[in-house]
Amino acid sequence: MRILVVEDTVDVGEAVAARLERMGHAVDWQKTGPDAEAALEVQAYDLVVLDVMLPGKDGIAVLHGMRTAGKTTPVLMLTARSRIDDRVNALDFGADDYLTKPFDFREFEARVRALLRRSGGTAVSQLQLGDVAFDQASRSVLVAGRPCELTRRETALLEVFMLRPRKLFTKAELMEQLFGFDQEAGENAIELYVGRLRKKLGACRLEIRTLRGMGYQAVEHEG
Amino acid sequence: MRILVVEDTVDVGEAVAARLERMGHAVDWQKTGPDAEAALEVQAYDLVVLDVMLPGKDGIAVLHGMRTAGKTTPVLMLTARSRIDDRVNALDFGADDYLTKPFDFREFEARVRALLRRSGGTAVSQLQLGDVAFDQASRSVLVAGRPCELTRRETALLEVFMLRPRKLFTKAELMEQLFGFDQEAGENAIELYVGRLRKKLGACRLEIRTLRGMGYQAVEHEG
DNA sequence: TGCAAACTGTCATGTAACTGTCAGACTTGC
DNA sequence: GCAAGTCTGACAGTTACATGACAGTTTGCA
Repeated sequence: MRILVVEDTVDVGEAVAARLERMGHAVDWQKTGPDAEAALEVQAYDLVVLDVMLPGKDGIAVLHGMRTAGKTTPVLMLTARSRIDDRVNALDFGADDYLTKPFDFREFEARVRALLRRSGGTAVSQLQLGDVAFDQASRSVLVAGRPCELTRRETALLEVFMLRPRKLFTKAELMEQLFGFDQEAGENAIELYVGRLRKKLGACRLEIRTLRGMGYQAVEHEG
Repeated sequence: MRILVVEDTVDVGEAVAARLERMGHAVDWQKTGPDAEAALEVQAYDLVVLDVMLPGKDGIAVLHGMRTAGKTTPVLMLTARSRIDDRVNALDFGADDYLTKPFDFREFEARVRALLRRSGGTAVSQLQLGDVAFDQASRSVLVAGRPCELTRRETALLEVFMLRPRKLFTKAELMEQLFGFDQEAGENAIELYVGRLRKKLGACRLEIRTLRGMGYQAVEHEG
């Protein structure tokens, strides 16, 4: 899942981002209202964690803008104090949940999970392409019925391919899925992981094809 | 197992929570109807122990809200007197069991066990994976037929793994199962308990596997 | 009530696995 | 045959995990 964190306090932002990344999500962190809006323009998110107090444009305004623009992305608001005004405004303008700082991170995680679950619904957790089966719940992979051990990044990459068979992914797109904006990585990293994934999958009916100059796609390979 | 206790009387709430914790469960304790509903929004529970008399919103209303929201979590109601009204309402609104205060704690424990067993889908309270047998009622463990002494936390951890063989649990998920909101613990605690559990189980056909960067899973180990 | 034993969770350390960069080999299209 | 793009082996930095020791707490027992 891809999550936007909008928080100007470095300590809090860092902690929140780290938490979310540990939960396995790709996180982008913006520090001002305008920056957040810019990010929302160019990138679709599964969840926005939004502080109320922000330089430039406050969280309520950002939220209001999102909703009037028709975005339904779930929003978790963070408020410094439990001011009734803030709470009422947040909920009126379409926040899905809110937390008062300081908050317990376990509670934070639980709320994030709840929001993601509610929005994503119950997705089918078993993906199949060719003779490769991917179980999203256990994050395990079977190739022709035999288990295949993958690392975290390799698993994430395979998941991206299997969620959209035959779709052509540019390297930039793949990087976006695997890393956040801030986590820098050369495009070579993608080539490397595609290579490693191919090697681990071995000879099977799922082929990751290179389209020179354009990107990669996963196709079911006959025979 | 994660249990929500909703009880405004401090004495009773404390005693109930302590009992459940001793049974090896993660317990969250809320004192009002609205607080309980907030907790239920945010966190999935295996059981709710619900007092009828509550400030803010009474137990019947909370239960009714849960059921109309489609939650099937088992609910054990606590009533101050054996008022027929309460009893009828409780069961009509979908309580799975009820107890009249004051009650005997051994009976309380037995009912809790029964409810948890029923919800887990297992008619019997005996779990089996590889050559490890886990008896949920007595919370005792047999490895290859020989008794294995585990502490409370170790037992709870093993139970989580055995209820969902092969499922991958992140450390965050395991912490959620083992600790309540208020009990803070580093992720290292999980690593520690996995280590201790492995050592105590010794060489057996139940292996707790580490999937680096992702979490742990229990698998039946061949030969 | 007080003591001893056991349990709990943090810290620190060591180690193994993973990650991503680099450089050079290779491939493909022109 | 050249250039751009891709593949891949090696490597160093990092991260994640395992584990021993320890202090605070709880539990059990006398």
